[in-house]
Amino acid sequence: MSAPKKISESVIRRLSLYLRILESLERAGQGTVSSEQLANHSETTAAQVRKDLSLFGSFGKRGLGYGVPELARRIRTILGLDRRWRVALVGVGRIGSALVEYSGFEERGYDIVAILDVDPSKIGAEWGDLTVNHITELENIVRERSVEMVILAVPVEAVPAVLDRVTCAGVRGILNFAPTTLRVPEGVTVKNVNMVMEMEALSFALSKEEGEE
Amino acid sequence: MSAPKKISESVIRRLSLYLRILESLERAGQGTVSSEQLANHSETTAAQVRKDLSLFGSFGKRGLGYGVPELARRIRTILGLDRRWRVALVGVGRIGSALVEYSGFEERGYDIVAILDVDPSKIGAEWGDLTVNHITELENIVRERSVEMVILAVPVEAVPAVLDRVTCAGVRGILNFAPTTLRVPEGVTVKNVNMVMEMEALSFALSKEEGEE
DNA sequence: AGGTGTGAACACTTTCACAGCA
DNA sequence: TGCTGTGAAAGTGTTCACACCT
Repeated sequence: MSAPKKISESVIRRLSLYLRILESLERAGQGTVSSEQLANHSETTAAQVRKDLSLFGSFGKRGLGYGVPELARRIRTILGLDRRWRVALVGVGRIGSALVEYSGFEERGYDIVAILDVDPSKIGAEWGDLTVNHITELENIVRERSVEMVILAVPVEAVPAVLDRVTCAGVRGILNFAPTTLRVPEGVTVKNVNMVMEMEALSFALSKEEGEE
Repeated sequence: MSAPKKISESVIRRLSLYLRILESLERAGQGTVSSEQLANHSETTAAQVRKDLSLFGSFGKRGLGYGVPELARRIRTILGLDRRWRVALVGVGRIGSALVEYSGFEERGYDIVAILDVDPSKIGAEWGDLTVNHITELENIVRERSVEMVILAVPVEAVPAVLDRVTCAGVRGILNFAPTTLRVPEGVTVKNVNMVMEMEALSFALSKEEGEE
């Protein structure tokens, strides 16, 4: 019933955005919202908003707009946020350790249920109520704690070995912070977070402007 | 001579990627590379690689491929990496403090030359050889230290006020970690890093698969 | 009137296929 | 022969415009 066609990357990104806007409208007590308003808050066009939503059904009332709580609920279901997810963090270096303490994931339904690392000196450390385990434990832990996704925050050199263990353990979603392209088997989804790449896009934009004026 | 047309987002992302691959080939001592090889390492097609590069000139030798060091140098110039950039970090919460210690930015030519925060309790703290200043100092600091970009790592509530100061101070590039759409004046470029959004894309992909099988 | 849902037009990106150079 | 550079074709994503519902 829900997703008949192939849904593109950008649609999903925009849905995430709409959801955040809806939640803030919900807090503000607004009951209904138009595609126009959603577009204003998300740097898109009203038509785009309607197209995006119509890919998953027709949730709006003509002449009225969309019901804020209802639309929020619908989008949550679409994005798989109507349940909680069990996540393992692999790598507690600079980035990894910041992520353990970061509350954003938990708020959105992603529970970190295990922490692993390759570095022996880090094993056994306590982070909140979790203890750092060695990466060799991954397969057991994934099974025992029903881990569905992994946040990969290890240095580039460590990626191949770790990635192999992760995929073998049956994990089907990876959020990758290492600045490399992960080669994964069919059926495993990878999303990359690459801060330096975004910085490069910035410096590209700024250098270009200078050249133009 | 260099960028006649409008260059799209995705081209820039791929250039960053190619550059990383080239650097690793450079370390491995490989002198020349074909579009085919670059494509293999970056999950694209050879034609795409050639199109991307041809937007900026023709750096290749027919029948031979591209000279690794030369192409790397060219891409660095395109991305504005042939110089160093002066960056201020605004917000030393969870994410901000991880970023101060993160070496990835410096390696690529982004020097953090100032750290600011709104929270009075954080002012005066030492991070390496930098002292945390209050956000009200931003305008002075930007002028004195020639800050060109800002990494924005403050909580969503603090964004509007901080953003206002940042743009008034004349900063023209912002790397935003807050999960909001920044509304900035003409001439200011924003790039977003949104980890939770990527997680949502993951859970969307995983939920969808489950529904299908 | 006001605002959705959507086919059709348009714009942009990617892929194909091949001419042309080393 | 081998691989680049690039027009033309195919494919995607976005915008327009309007029928239709409340």
